[in-house]
Amino acid sequence: MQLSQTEENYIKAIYALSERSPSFDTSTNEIAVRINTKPPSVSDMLRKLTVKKLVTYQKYKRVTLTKTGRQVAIQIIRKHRLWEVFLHDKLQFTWDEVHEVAEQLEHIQSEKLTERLEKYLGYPKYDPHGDPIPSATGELKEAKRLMLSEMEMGVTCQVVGVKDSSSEFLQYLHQIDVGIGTKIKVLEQIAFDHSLIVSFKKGHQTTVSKKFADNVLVTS
Amino acid sequence: MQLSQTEENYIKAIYALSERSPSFDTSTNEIAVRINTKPPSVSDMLRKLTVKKLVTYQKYKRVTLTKTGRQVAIQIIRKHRLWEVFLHDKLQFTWDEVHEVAEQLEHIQSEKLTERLEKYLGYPKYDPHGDPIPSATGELKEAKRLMLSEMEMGVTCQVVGVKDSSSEFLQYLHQIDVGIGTKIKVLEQIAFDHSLIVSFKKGHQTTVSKKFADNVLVTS
DNA sequence: TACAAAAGTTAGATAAGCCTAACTTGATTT
DNA sequence: AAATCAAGTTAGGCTTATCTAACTTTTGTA
Repeated sequence: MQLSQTEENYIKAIYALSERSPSFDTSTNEIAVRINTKPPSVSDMLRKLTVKKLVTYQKYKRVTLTKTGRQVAIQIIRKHRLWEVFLHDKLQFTWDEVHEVAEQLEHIQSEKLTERLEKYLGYPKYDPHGDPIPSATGELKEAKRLMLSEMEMGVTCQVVGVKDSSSEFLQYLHQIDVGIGTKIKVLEQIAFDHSLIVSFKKGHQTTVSKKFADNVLVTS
Repeated sequence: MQLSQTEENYIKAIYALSERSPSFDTSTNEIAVRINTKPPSVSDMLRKLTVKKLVTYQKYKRVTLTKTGRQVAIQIIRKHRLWEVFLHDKLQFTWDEVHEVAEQLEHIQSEKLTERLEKYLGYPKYDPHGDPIPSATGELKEAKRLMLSEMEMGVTCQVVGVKDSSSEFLQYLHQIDVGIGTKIKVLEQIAFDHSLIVSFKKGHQTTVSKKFADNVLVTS
């Protein structure tokens, strides 16, 4: 099915919003806010996507993606994340620069391109933000990502992403040399303010605030 | 100036057509044929591009690109050709596959991406078809490309492209191991049928037909 | 439970690109 | 130089995607 960029963007938004809802659905207004349009535009598009069997939707009710819709979304995310890896690994774009350009690249239509790119990048499993890259067949292994603040004491974990992606935070991370793949062990939690004493695999240790630890995502 | 993909495609078409006209201009109908639209659509767009100062145009007359228009065109061509190199060199796309995907990639908007890509590719001078890649500042060194059949005897030259890009021809080239960069010396011309005896830098020599030699482009 | 506020939809406009049909201009040919 | 034909333009319509303003449904709470 040949979709316009606009349609793809709606699908992507619906996917993102419904994935983080316990009932796997979302609403007109949420979509409008996310893609910066007004609710009537969303209403129109939902009718269109319903006809195309990409969403399940009845007016005044909430929306869900159909199986097809979900597949479409995952393919777009796959392309997005592969391009992010390319930009980061090969062209030395920083964490916070990759997203914007990948937003454009994700709409390029060529299966061959996607597959060749994936191969060229060495079949990466995660993008530069630590989000998992779906396979060509749409399998998406959901990494059980925790906040650093949720880690058990004494267990070594690995940074796979951030929650806050403001440039202040990213810059701070860069400054203290924490990036994707950095190995961290939580040594102690200070009861007073919940800050953590952590050690990096390189040997040295630091104290980080609760706020910091809440915004660093890790897998054990 | 932020242009739509459609506008960019018109500019590119006008550039290509006017470059191959002795008076550096082109016509409504020529444009319509090239980009597969009808003349009225072209008329509309020409009015629009005139307002944006990208073309010089009076109705019922022929069109020329302004200086700005030409710069825009060259930047698109630059991106197109860099992506072609990427697809060919890094992702192993064949000569004839690169164009279609590059048509999409050329519209990605990010100066940084273009510059980084160029660097990553090692500042290539030619695309996989042997066409020269404009510099970031828009300089386009027009390679003086000749047909192999026009080469002087005894001079070694380098394959930079083909005129005929049919898959039969490309396949034949592949078969006899001739590609971009292959070094060739013309040893002798047979008066009877104008076929050429040539030697490849690897040592071995062959006879190629006039038709073959007319379709291989070289620079000395 | 009723009713106001929030959420969502319809109606009617606008802009970009495209089209066909009808008209105008300019070039060619006698 | 006039007539004809090709080239080009205008008029009016269609589609996609957007908007504002006005209306309807749902919800949440007094």
